[in-house]
Amino acid sequence: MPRRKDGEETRNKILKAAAVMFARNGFKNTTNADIVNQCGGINAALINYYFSDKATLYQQAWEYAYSEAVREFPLREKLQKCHSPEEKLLTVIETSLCRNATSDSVVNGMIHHEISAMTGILTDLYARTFFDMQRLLRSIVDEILGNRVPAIEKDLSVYSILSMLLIPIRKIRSMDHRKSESPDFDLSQRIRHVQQFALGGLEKLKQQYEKTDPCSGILK
Amino acid sequence: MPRRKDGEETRNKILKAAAVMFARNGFKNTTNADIVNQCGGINAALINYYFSDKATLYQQAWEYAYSEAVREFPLREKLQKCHSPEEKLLTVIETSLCRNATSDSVVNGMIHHEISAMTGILTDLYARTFFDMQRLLRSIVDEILGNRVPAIEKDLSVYSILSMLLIPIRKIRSMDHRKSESPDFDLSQRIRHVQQFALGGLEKLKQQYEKTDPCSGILK
DNA sequence: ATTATCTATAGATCTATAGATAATGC
DNA sequence: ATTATCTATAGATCTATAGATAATGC
Repeated sequence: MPRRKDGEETRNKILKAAAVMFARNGFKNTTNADIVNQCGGINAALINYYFSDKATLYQQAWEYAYSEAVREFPLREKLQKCHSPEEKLLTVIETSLCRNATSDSVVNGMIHHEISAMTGILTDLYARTFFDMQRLLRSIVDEILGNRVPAIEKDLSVYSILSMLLIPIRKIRSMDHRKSESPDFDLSQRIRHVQQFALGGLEKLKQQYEKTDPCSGILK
Repeated sequence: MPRRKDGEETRNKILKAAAVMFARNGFKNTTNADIVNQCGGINAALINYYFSDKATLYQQAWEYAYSEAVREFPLREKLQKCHSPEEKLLTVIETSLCRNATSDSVVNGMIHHEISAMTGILTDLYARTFFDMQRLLRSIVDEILGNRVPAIEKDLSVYSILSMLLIPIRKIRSMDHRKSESPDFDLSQRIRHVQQFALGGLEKLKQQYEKTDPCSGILK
């Protein structure tokens, strides 16, 4: 129990700055110096004072960013109010995009880096969150498509939907020199778009398998 | 003009191995030692002998991987044979996925890393290829959706389609401990899936705007 | 004689720590 | 007296290079 309280403030500053920088540049591309600069002139040794090492800071920055996103945009309660699987899908898409787009896309940024180059640091925590979302989507897609559509098609649908939730549009746009031409997207606009696009895709798939002989259960 | 020819072979080995490693771990996370190990025991000093520095190797590895992919799966000729914008979309999706999935996903791996953390090394080359593809998709989507759908909806559609082309499914699956349960996707199966999913999404969007008053041109 | 490969190492960069100093709250 | 911050630096890691040695083809 520390008797001084100003340490806690510094610790949180570091945590927030670390999340931003790790999301932007990944684990190895972010130096301790980058993080303290992002804080605005904090001594670099304080990182190891508060977090003992960089890997621990990475882990805690992830936990912090993710729990903030979940707290701000809870999913469970919303899902329980849904009556149809389609409604559930819309809810998952909305919540995911909200979590990813706010808090400076920290959550999404870190996920994206983990996908391109796993650090090995997050594995447990990360699997619990990312693959839970994947499994949830899988069960919703299963309900929507029914049992006439083969499992592989459902798996592929999950990846298609996931990809739309994961793509870091801001980063891509910032790479384009002509970015300023078109204005930034409104989040609610994008949410509605992805919802409709996903529903449309699933409907199309379902139609394909409904057209075929209704008696032949296995198509594979 | 070198009088010995065995150097060329070593140079190519390095280029291929570098592309694989850069695609797997990104620019900064890949060490020269990683690359020569991937070659199978080549002296690390040879990287600088043939490529002068790591950034040059990165650039040339990208050019090599990308040009191989384009050579194997040309797009231009195929597009000219298409009669409808829908056909064009199917062709772009097929070609993109073929390019990304073969040659060990090297092209896609490098793109994915560049998106999460731009190196600044590829900018020119990269912009020429990536944003060309984006603009091509934009023009096709424009044709498919017609002029009743607002531009922003079209931009969003391009990102949705792009995201499905970019998502590195193999990497994601390799992170999941339970991956072995379901078999790996057949590429042609995935191509057909993404094609239908994209078409379905676009159709749904188009329907939405056709339902509205046909006289009110501007919906925004 | 020319090109390719290897050895050894300088120099840059970064993390983590030891030890000193400053600030806080009893 | 305890906690927070700063200084200085050891040690690890990595890129790039100088210079030596080996292999090739005239």
